[in-house]
Amino acid sequence: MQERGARRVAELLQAAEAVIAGAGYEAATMSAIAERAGAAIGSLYQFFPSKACITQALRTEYAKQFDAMYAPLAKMAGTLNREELVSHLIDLTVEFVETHPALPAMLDAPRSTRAPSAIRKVLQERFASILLAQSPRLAKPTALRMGTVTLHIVKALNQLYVELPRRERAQMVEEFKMVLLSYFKTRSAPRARKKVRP
Amino acid sequence: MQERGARRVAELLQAAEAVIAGAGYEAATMSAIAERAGAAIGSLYQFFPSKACITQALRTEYAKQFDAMYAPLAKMAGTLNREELVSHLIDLTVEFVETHPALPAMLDAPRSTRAPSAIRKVLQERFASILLAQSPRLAKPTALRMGTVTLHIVKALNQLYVELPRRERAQMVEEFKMVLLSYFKTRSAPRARKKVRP
DNA sequence: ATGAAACATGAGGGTTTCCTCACATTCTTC
DNA sequence: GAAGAATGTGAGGAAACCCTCATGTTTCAT
Repeated sequence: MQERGARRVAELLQAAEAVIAGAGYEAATMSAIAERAGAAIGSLYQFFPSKACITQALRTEYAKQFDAMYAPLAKMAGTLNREELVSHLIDLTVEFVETHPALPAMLDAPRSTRAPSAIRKVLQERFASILLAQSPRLAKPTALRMGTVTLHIVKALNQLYVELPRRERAQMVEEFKMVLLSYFKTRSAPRARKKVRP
Repeated sequence: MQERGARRVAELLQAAEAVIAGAGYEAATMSAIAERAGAAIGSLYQFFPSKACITQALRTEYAKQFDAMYAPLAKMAGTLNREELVSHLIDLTVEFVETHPALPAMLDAPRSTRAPSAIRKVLQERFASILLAQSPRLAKPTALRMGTVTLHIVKALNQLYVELPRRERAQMVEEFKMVLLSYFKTRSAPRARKKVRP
């Protein structure tokens, strides 16, 4: 691939992001994306042979950036107390939502274009490593499960955040910090395994 | 409307559920729904003038059943301790997912067909009233916010649940019980309002 | 029984969408 | 500078989908 091609791909992806953000996933058509990128429809199909393909590419890109955003946190985690860690973690996701306008619309793309499990695994492990850095005594499978849970709670906040009136957002963000904080506390406290009655 | 019409509506809705569950939202076509219901396409359009309309109807129906499922819990909440309450709450949602096969696919219908805010408000208030029954000392706005958070955490579990291999499900359910339990505990504990540093 | 209203039918119109393909242009390599 | 690869173009094919409508059947009140 030439450099010109790489640039085109970037342009097309950016156009896809803009169109999807503006029109929603279903209404985002291939020709609209091509037009927005200032390219012919044929060029679009040269690099992305189908709509599912471009969706997946955008999703993968988002996931990469999401992961990259959290990478520094894994190194800092040891020096932060739990409150600070949770606070940073949540603040970062909020920042991510606000800088990635297509994200809410991407959430209703069909299942077939969802990020491959490999990517989700990366994110899950990223969160797990952050948690492990904070609480080294955690068992690794536990940390992984906690990573999954954290990921999904963060996703829930994202979804809620964008559809909330602006003035209620800050409060809801605090609320979710509380959720994660209390969860992490009970999870990493050495405790008598009191089973919940079935 | 005649009784025959009411029956048809029910049949059509049931067919829509089956088709959407089987093929996903995007691939669910109006003709497929009509065929599955053993009705002509014209009959479908008699009662549901558009695809968005049938989606919304199904969504509303789901929300009603969801709410109805939790109604008893609001009355029992006073007699349950927190562990039991959370356990019931989560178990109920899992049961709901398993008995409503179209639910995961409905989650990726376009925003325009999402349940009107009136319905979401009902669900939110239902959860709030359950929480209030459990912890009467809660301020009402707080309970409402907690209701919203709970609703979205439960939704996150639903989403995760269906895409998890069967043998990991039970464990994840327990994990989410822990999340809610610890959240409710810190939220209803009278506490010194220690703000998280910004 | 009869008229009206509710319900049922399915062929087809109109539109849109995804995607192909034959051909033109730019870049790279030798 | 020539050959070949990469990239660019846009008219149009093929298919699918949403929805209409003219017409037929059932139900019901009077």
